[in-house]
Parts: sequence; C-alpha cells; structure tokens
Amino acid sequence: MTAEQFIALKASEAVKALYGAEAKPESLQVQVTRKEFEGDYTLVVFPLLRISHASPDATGTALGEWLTANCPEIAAFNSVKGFLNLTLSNLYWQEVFRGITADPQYGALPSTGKTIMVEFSSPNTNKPLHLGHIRNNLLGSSVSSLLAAAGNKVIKCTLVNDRGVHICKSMYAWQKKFDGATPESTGMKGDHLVGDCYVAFDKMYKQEVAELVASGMAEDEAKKKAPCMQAVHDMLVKWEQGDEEVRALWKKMNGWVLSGFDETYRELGISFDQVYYESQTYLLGKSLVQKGLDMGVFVQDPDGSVWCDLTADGLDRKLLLRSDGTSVYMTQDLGTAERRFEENRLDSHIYVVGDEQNYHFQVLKLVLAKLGFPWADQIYHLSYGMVELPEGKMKSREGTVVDADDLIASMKEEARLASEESGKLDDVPASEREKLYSDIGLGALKYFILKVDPKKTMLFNPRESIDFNGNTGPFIQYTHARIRSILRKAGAHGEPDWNACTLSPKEIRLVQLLSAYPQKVAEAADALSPALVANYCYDLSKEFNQYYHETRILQEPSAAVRDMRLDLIGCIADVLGRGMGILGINLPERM
RNA sequence: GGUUCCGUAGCUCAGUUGGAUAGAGCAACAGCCUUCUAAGCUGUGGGUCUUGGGUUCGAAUCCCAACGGAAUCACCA
Repeated sequence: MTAEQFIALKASEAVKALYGAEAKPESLQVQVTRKEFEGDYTLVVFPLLRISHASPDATGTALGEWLTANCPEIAAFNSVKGFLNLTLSNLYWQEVFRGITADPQYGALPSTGKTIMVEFSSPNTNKPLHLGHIRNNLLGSSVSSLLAAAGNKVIKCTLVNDRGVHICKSMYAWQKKFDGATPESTGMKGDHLVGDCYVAFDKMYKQEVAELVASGMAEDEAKKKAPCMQAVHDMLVKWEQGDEEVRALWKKMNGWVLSGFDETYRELGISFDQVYYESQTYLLGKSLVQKGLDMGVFVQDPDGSVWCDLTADGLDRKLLLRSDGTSVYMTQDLGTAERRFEENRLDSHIYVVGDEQNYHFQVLKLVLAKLGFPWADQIYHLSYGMVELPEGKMKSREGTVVDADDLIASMKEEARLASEESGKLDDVPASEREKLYSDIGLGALKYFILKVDPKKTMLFNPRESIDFNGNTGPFIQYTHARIRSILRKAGAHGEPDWNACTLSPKEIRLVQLLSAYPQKVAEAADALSPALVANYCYDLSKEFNQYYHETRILQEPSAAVRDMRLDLIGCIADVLGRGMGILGINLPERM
C-alpha cells in the first residue's frame, strides 16, 4: 500500500467516525504536499464539505485531530484553506525505507501475465538512419523496457522494408554510376553507400525530367517517362518475377544496408526479438480480403479493386486490393497483424510509428474490427511527433538531415572533450575511457530525446542540444557517479541502528520520492511515456544533489546515522540505475 | 474543406483521474571548491498558461468557439 492509499484509508475511517458517512478511500484526494507548506501529504477537504456541513478549515481541523489521535503513523497536521497537510511519523518513514532496501527487485512490478508485442524502427533499406529514426528506436526500445518493468512479457520486433521502388532506385544508380563500388572498396558503411546511390538516382532523375521538359514535354508526363524511372519500374517487375540477376543485386545491397544498420543499432544499444522482412510478408493479407468480401464488410468495384467503406465511421473509402489484384500497404498490415496475434498469443500490440501515419492506423483498427477480430481494440499506435531543426523540417533534398551515425559520433566526441577538460578521467585506462565517452554521449542523446512527451513535435538544435548540464542525461549520470564514489570510499558498512537515528526532513523527502518509484513506473507504462520516468530520475537527482550539499555522510560521527545515510544514497543510486535502465542509459561508476 | 494532434518564461520542456502563490533547465546577472566528484549547489530577474465564453467551491488541465502551427485524407509505403 502506498502512503497516499494509507492516508486515504485512514481519512475514510475519520469521516465515518466524525460524520457517520461513507467516503470511499479511492474517492479521496491525497497528494504530495507542496514544498512551501509543512507536511508530507495533503488531503483535499473540499469534496468532503457536503458531508461535514462545516467550513473547510473546521473540517480539516476536525479530521486532522481525529487522525493524529487515532493513527500513530500520523504525527502532525495543519489545515490551510481547505487543504489538510499531514506529517507522517519518523517511524513510518523508517519502515517505508526499510521496505525499499529489503527488496532487491524494488521497482519491478508483479507479473501481469500479458504478452505485448512492440514494433518499432521498421526502416527502409535505401538510406542510412537519421535523427527521426533515432527517436523511433529510442522510444520503441524504452517503451519495451518500460512495459517489461511493469510486469509484461514483451516481444520487440521490427519490419524491414527491404522491397519496393525505393531500393530499386539505389540499385539502378549503383549499376549506372558506381562502377562496382562496395563498402570494402570504398571503406564506407554499407547503408551510407546505398544512401549515396539513392541520392545519385534522385539527381539523375531530376536531370532527365528537366531535359524532357526542355524538349517540350509536360512535367507530369516527363516524371513518368524519364528513362531511369522506367528502368526502376522494370526492375521492380523483374524482382517480383524472381529474376535472378535483379534478386542477386537486391540481396547484395540489402546486405550492405542491414549490416550498416546493425552497427548503428549496436551503438544505440537496441535489439529485436523478431525481425520481419517485407519481402517475406508483403503478400500476406490477401486471404483476409476474401474473408471480408465473404462477410460482406468489403466491396468489390467493377474493375476488380476491393474497398472498405469507412464513411459511416467518419473516414473515407479505403483501398485494400488494386484492380490488378496486387496488394497495398494496408493489405500487408492486416495480414501481419493476424499472423502475429495468432503465433504469439498476444494480448496487445503496439506500433511505434510517426504521427504522419495516424490515419493509417485508425483505418487498420477499424478494418480489423470489421473483420471480427476480438483483438482489434488491443492494437495501439504509439504516435510520436517529428523531430524538427531550427530551420524547420529535415529535408533530405536540402541536405539538412541529421545522420544518426554522425550524431552519435559527435555526441561521443563532446563527451570526450568535456571529460578531458575536467580531467577527472585521467587516471582511467584508455580502453575504459572510450566506454565512458560512449555512455555519456549516448546518455545525453537518449535523455534529450526521451524526456519529451512522445506525442509532441520536438526541436533539435545541433549546437544547443548537446548539453551536459542541467536537465540532461549526464547530470543524472554524474549524480550516480558521485554516489558510487562515496560508497566506494565508505567501504562495507553495517545495518543502520534505527534506535540511534532518525530521518531528517530532507531524508524523508528522499524516501518519499523513492517510495513513489513503482507507482511512477506503472503510470509511465500505462501512458506509454518514458518521459515520465526520465523526469522522475531528474527530480530524484536534483533532490539528492541538494541533500549532498547540505549533509556530510562520510564525516558523520554517529555510526548509526552514517550507515543510514549510506543505505539511503545507495538506494537512490539503485533506483536511478533502474529508471535510467528503462531509458537504455548506462550510469557509470565514475565520470 | 474533413479528421487527428499541438499552443505554458527570450529558448527548450515539465506540470496525467480539475486543487494552494504555474515549475525546471538553458541563456543573463550575483555568490559557493585547503572539506564525501563544481557535469554540482545557492540567489536575482523573467508569465494575460494563444484569445473569448462556459461548467464549479476551485480550470494550464474538462466543454464550446475563434486564432495560430503540424500531420493526414493516393490503385505510395
């Protein structure tokens, strides 16, 4: 039982004793007392006035007097303008604290017995990952950890878009312009090489269109008739027919890209339990279209195309099968969803996809519901906002895309510069230092991205965003390193002697924050928002740093008090480790 | 035009079942290292929570409208 629940329960008893009325504990409002008032928790008494038929202050005072008289855990109260501030006894907080330290798994919630699949990343294989993908990957990965911490079995998966016009464009340009270049021959990361091919295609294409327009062709027609575009479409047809040459090139270039992605994923600390390839799943879903037709929930037009009419749901008609019988994106998504739910016995499926696809997922859910799948409403689109630059949206054409690998490298470099300037790592072996630069640089990047509410569009300023001070990942990492340093110096210590020490107000505040951690994880999992965990870790770190500056720990003369403080800060370090672990951020022992 | 989302300090962001005088960081200014890590701490200044109505003891939070911004509404993925 949390302290809030405890107080609500007791307050409910007080209402019954004083006024003879039932007030359900869960209907009572208990919140952490604002810092400018005396007390730990506050009961909002306004809703009780219709029961008490007395003024807010009189009601608060009456309840406060009853609670302090009848509950040994409640030590003091003050009633201010309808807010009853309650102070819990030192003994109560000591017991809360001991409960936390006694639990080696503190913060891991009991199993829900549910299996949840999280799909994220799902890149196209024609160019390297950029900042937008980083937000997707970090969100997907941390939401997975978050759901696991909240007691769910989580399956992380990704759907690699390895097939289609986009990759054919890179393939064509490679054939025409790259003279057999390979990652080995150029020393380039495979995804970057293929990305260059894609850019080269775009250039080639624009030039051809311009030439056709100059020779008098209409622009729309020129875009279709450009020789390189025709060649790409031929290539796609050949791919679908299984043409050996095209398939071999496709396989080779996809291989380059995927090994490049693997490297980026490794840097980011991201992994998947299941990897799907569009080339293997793009035909799924066709049988569902037939099923829908049989059920009468889809309609077939005279030209053979199949549609789902969603106008009754406030949406439009949605195409599910082209007139030539080939499938569209939606068809595939219907099929993969069905397969995943069946094969994995999922209770829920979360898609981490940008908010530009809100409509698509709205439709997906509706169509699945029309097909009669009971799990249709267990599909959740974790829709996140775009990452923008000070100049606005990232545009590959204008070269303003922030490349993932470049960004990671520059974050590490900044971490190295900051560390060298401080000189604190000078006695750390070079091999370990590299790991620290990586932890700190990535800590800054991950925290920067994850501290923001997923659904909001966020801004990334390349100069200002790489900051290691204030509300940042390195600030929390630093706090942890500071605690670990004290613990190292303290060496082994015994159990605190609670008969010989009490908790100071600041220590109580820290225990109170620590005690809120499991609830915070539950809330964050419920909201699918790692940002809540990030901000919690920041609050805890800030609180600790204030405590650190006003309290001696190692020099404390009383052994009992010193042992208690060491336990307390050790507990803070552990909870920070768990919270930041959910965000995929390592906390170093020193920095 | 329809749908969805967003609008909080100069900038970036918290503020989640409606609660007290709306909070942090950055930037600016002023302090604190012979004392457990100064990537830290303390202080000062900075607000019509886009605007206008409504609901109520109480609204940044809920409802309606307007304004501003974003995304989307393909036989693309």
